[in-house]
Amino acid sequence: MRKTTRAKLIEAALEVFGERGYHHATIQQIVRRAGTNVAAVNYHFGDKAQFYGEVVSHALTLDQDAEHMDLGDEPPEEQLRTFVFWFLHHVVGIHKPSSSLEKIHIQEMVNPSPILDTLVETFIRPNHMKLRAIVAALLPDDATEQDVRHHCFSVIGQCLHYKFARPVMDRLYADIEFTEDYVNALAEHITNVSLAGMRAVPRQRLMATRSGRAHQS
Amino acid sequence: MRKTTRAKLIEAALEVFGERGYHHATIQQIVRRAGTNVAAVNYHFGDKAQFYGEVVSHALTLDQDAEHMDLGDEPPEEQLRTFVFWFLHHVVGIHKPSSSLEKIHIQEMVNPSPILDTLVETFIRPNHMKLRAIVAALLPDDATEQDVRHHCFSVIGQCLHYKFARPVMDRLYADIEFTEDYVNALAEHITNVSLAGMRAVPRQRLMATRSGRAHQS
Amino acid sequence: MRKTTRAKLIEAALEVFGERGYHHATIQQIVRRAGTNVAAVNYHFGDKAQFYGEVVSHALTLDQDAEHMDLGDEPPEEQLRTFVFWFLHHVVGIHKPSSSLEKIHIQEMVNPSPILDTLVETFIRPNHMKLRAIVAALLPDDATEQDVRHHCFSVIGQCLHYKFARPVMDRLYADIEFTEDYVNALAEHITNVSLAGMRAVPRQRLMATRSGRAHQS
Amino acid sequence: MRKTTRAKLIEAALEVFGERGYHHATIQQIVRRAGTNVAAVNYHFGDKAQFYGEVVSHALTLDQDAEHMDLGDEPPEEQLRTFVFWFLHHVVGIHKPSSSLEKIHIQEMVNPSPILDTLVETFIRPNHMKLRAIVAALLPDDATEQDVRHHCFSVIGQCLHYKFARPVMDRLYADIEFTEDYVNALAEHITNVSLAGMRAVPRQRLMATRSGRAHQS
DNA sequence: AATGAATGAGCCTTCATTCAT
DNA sequence: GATGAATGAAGGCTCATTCAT
Repeated sequence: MRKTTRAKLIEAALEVFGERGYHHATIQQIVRRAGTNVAAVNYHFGDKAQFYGEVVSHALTLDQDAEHMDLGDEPPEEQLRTFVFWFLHHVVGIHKPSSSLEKIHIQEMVNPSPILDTLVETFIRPNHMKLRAIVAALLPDDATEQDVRHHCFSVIGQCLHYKFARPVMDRLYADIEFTEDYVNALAEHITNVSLAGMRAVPRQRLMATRSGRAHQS
Repeated sequence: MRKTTRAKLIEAALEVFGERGYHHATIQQIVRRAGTNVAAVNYHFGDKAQFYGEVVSHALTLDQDAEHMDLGDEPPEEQLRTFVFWFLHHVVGIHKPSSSLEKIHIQEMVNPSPILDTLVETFIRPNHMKLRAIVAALLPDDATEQDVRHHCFSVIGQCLHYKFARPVMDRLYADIEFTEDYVNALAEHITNVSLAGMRAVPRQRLMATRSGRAHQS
Repeated sequence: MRKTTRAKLIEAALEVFGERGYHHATIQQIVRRAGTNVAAVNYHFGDKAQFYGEVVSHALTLDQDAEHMDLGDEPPEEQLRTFVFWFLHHVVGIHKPSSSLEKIHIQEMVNPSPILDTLVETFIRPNHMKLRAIVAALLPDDATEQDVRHHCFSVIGQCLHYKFARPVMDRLYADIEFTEDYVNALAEHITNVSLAGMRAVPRQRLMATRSGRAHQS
Repeated sequence: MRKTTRAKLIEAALEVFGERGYHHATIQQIVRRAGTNVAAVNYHFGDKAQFYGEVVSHALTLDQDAEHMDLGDEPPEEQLRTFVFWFLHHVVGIHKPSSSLEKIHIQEMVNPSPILDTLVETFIRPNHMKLRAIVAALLPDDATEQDVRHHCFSVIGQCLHYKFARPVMDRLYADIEFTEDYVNALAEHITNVSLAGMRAVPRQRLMATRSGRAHQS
């Protein structure tokens, strides 16, 4: 079965946009990889921006078809562990080749384009809400909205760091190798730090209140 | 005293490279801000890459002259708090205008260029070692090299997230405002989570050993 | 009864070529209006030039079927008035929507294409000959060929000016509005000037001869 | 003395824009004629639109330096004759090579671009006002604003026709040759028709009033 | 008879670099 | 030491045309 030019274009674009980001990727690079010419992009998608939009849409549907993290009925501690393992592997991309959507997600965080809105609503927010539910279950009942957000961001921030800071890490420590075992250990570490942080919240609340530093919405 | 063309160029380049990153910044933008012409860059610095190198070198010497975070003789908990406040404010850039070097640091993490090596050795590693010292003091004596690294990365990762994920955060939560008070609260939160995480290490070690998930170097 | 693709193409092309002229009109615009695709044009007509030729031919046959100006048995003065009213309204396009052929005629005057030859012989010359007959009847018997031509051109030139110079007129005088009444007044004016000009010919001839400026063929 | 690239570009652009109009002219054509490359246009003028603006400005200053029509103290009839001779020669371009400004003027009438506003105010309106003064002196004192405008437009329309309709004229009458003598004869003809038309105004006013056709502002 | 798909050529623009003074 | 001028390469886009079904 022959792949249509359109399909080849989207496939190549997923890679190139994922590697270089919207602004740095050139149509030339994409069509070269797809084995066609620049006019094909205009024919099938109009212009670069619409092309990118279609590519992201395609990635989103691809993602919906893919297996998703199943949190089951486990206690929230285990759900958090599962989430961190899943997210870190997606981000670092060892377990399975980092999905194109994930790459584009990262690229958009760094150099946002107009489609970031769509991406946030369709892809990022749903995942974020899953994490929020877990975090909320782990925090005391009287935890503030700010607490929930900040602990979510702490979890996500620790994970994403192993994506964003890779070039720096490799230079700081020459012996790092992101084998599957190592990523698992990282996930374990992040889970533990996060759990410990959340368990410490009540004390933090009292301290914060006394010192007047708390920020309540 | 008149600034030399060379000095004006470096000054302007610090800003532009910091704002746009090496690849997105154009020589035109820099020379326009410096009030000279494109040929001046090639005359003084050869080409864009060498120019960038000189600019980063200059930023590094600037940074060495500047006041540095003073950790004093406080207990390590307070040193960590001080470090996080300092780093987060530099990263988010509210308290004091983020230094050009800091901006370039961020840009390089996102889109590394050949100068990243220099940047890591001259600027990033020294700061990283300060954090390591604090973290090592907070962890049990038998903490592994991995433990130290990972807790360092957890601290840094939580901070940097408020830089990298800003576009996404603004879309997830429309009401976020990075006032000075808010950044202080964030720093407090990150400090608390990190401290709790480090205090939980011994227990984590035992658990990890039992479950066979720990990764020992 | 379903219109054939070919018919739909010609219909759409009449409009687009009339509005934009041969060079500015794009095949895309035409096929979009016709509801087909670009390949249909090349299938049915070969290329853009031949397509345009067929479109003009079609417009010419359309025009032959349409009602024509009826000059009747009126005295030549009235025939001229009728002609000017008819021509000016076609050109300015208020009284009745300017025919596509008329629009193409104007476009060809401005940016001639190879089909202008056909257009002149099939459409323009016949109308021109009608005007010639009127002018010849109004001029003295001994009027020269040049006289006839020039008075014809004076009539036509005055009319067409309200087509060609519209963008300039609108800027020179912001209050011009081409209502039907106004176009009627213009036609009246042009008729009167032209009649006065023709009545003055004998005197002009003598004067010209005396001053040696006349140009006799 | 060597011509600067900038000067060569403007010179070449005057020709090409004059021949093809703003939209049809390509930068390639201009730089080829100027012996440079496309980037030179961007360097000296920014983009095509600004380039065109500069070219028109240059043409306008060229025109101001050139000798101008001198109407002197002659009676208005002779002034009109002088004006028509001058305008027709500029338009038809025999007497002296049609000025580039004149060509651009014509092109702008046909395909207006944003600079038409400037062109009207700087070049066209001043000339138009000269004609208006002559026409006003020739018409009765009680002539309406409309009368003045329309007789001006009749004069201009007759002249411009020999520019716009040239392709058609050449096909209608193969023997036309625009020698200097012939253009002189044309100017004489247009002058006579226009004068006759203006002298006929009072009668026209009465007729129009009676028939209710007059259009008063 | 008709059309979705593909493509080469050309256009305008941007940019880093080089040249000549 | 400094700069106005020039340029080749590349990017995104449009368009008429051609191919394959």
